[in-house]
Amino acid sequence: MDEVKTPEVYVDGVIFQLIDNELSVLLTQRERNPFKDRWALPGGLDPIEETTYKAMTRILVEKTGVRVNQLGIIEQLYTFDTVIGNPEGPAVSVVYLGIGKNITPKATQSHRNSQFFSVKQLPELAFDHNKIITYAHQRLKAKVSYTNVIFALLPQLFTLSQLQDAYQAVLEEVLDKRNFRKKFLGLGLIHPTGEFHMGGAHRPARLYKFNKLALQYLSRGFD
Amino acid sequence: MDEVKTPEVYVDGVIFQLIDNELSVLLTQRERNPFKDRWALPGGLDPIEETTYKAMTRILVEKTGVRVNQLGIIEQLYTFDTVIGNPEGPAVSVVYLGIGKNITPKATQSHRNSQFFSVKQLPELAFDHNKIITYAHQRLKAKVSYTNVIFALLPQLFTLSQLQDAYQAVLEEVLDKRNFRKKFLGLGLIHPTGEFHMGGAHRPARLYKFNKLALQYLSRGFD
DNA sequence: ACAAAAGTGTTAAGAATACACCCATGT
DNA sequence: ACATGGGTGTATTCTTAACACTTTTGT
Repeated sequence: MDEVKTPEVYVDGVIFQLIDNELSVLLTQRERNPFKDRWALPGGLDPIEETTYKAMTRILVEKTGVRVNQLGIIEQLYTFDTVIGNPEGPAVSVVYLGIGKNITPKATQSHRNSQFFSVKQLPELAFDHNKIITYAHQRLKAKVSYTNVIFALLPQLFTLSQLQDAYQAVLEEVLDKRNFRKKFLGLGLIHPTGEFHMGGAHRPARLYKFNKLALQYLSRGFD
Repeated sequence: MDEVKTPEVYVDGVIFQLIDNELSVLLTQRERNPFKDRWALPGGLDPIEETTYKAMTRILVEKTGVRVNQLGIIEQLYTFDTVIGNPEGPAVSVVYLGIGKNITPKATQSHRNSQFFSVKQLPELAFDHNKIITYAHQRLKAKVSYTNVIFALLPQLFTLSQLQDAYQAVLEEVLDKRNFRKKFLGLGLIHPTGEFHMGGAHRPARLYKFNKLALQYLSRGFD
C-alpha cells in the first residue's frame, strides 16, 4: 500500500560438507567493498523476479561454481535483519542451509577464490557471517539428532565407521562404537549392500546404503 | 550493488493463546483489497527504518491492539516467498510466532475487527495464511516437546490439570494423568507455591509456578 | 608377526507405559 | 449423599550406558 519503502532482500548460503572428517563450510572471497578481500558466505541481492530460493541457486553457481543439485539437501535457515556493517542501508538476509559431499568450488567470473574451511578454524569473516555459521552449526546438530539428514554428508555407499565419524564431526563429541551401531541400525534407515570396502591394512568393512535419500523425521531421537 | 530491485518485505504474526482449552490464533479482518473483509494474520509492510521485529511489534498494536510485551514469547518462524495472490508484486513475508495468555484484541483506527479463532475451526483466510498457521502449529508442537515454552500459554499460578490441558490442546492428544505428572515434575521446571485453587465442587488443587519465565531447552525431550 | 580398523554381547540403571482407586470440597 | 475434579503407586517393558576382546586384512 502507498509509498512505503522496504529493506533490500539478500540471500546467503551456509553450505556444509565433510573434509577429512571435519565439518567445513563454503566461503568465497569478496571482490569488492565493503569487506573487500575478506572471506564471506556466498550471497547477494534477491532480484524482484526471483524467489529467494531461486536467487540462492543462481548466486551459488555464480560465486562458487557449486550447483544446488550437487547438494543432498538445502533448506531455509533463518532471516537476519540489517546486515551489520552494510553501508548500503537496511537489509534482510534470508539464509539457506545446504549440505553436500565431494563438492569442489571453482573460480568464476565474479569470484576468483572460493573454498571450504573447517568450522574449527574460520578466519574473521565479513558482516556477521561468523555468527550465522555458528547458528547453522547448532541447527545442524539438532537436525542430525531427530532426522536422517546425515545422509547428505555421506557417499552413497559408506561404512559404519564413516557414518559414526560424520556424527562425531557434526556433534563434536565421541560416541561409543557398539552403542552407536546398535542404536543406529535399530532405526532401520540403512541396509548393508553385501559389498565391502577393501583397502586399508585391516579387516574389510561392510558398505551400507540409506533406504531413502530424502529427509525423514525419526520417532526416537538420536543421541 | 548496482540497480537491482528486490522484493517488498512484509511481516506477519501468528499469535497463539488458549481459549477454553483450545489453541487459538489471532486474526484481523482486512479493511481493503486484496481479500477485503477476509480474516487474515495481522501483518504489513516492513518500512526501511525498522527491523522486521520492530515492524511486527508496531503493526500488531496498530491492527489488533495487542502489545508484544503481553506475549510470553515471540520469535521468528519462517520467511515465505511471494505472497500468493498479492497483486502488488513479488514479496517476502517474515513471519513471527507469538504465544500469550489473557489477550483481548481491541478495535483500532485501521482495523475494526480482530479476534481469536480456534485452530480447529478456521475460516478461509487471505493469502496463504491457513498454510502458515498449520506450519506454526507444527512448530509449536515440536517446541513444547523440547523446551519449557508451555509457560507462555499459562497464568503465573496454575494447576497441574491446567498444565496438562495446555499440552493436550497443543499436541492434540490425550495424556495419562499419572505419567504426565511424574514426568513433568521430574523435569524440575516448576515448584508448588503452597497456595491452592479453591472453587469447584471438588478437592482444591495445588497451584504451581514456573521457576523461570524464559525459554529453556530440556535435556530429555517431553512426550 | 604385527599393526590397524572392523566387528560383536551382556549387564545394570533409568525411562516409558499401562493401569484404578481414594480424597477433599461444594451443593 | 453425591458429584466433581485432585491426587497418588506399582509392575512391566523398553531404552540407554558402560565396557573389552576377537577377526580380517595388508605389509
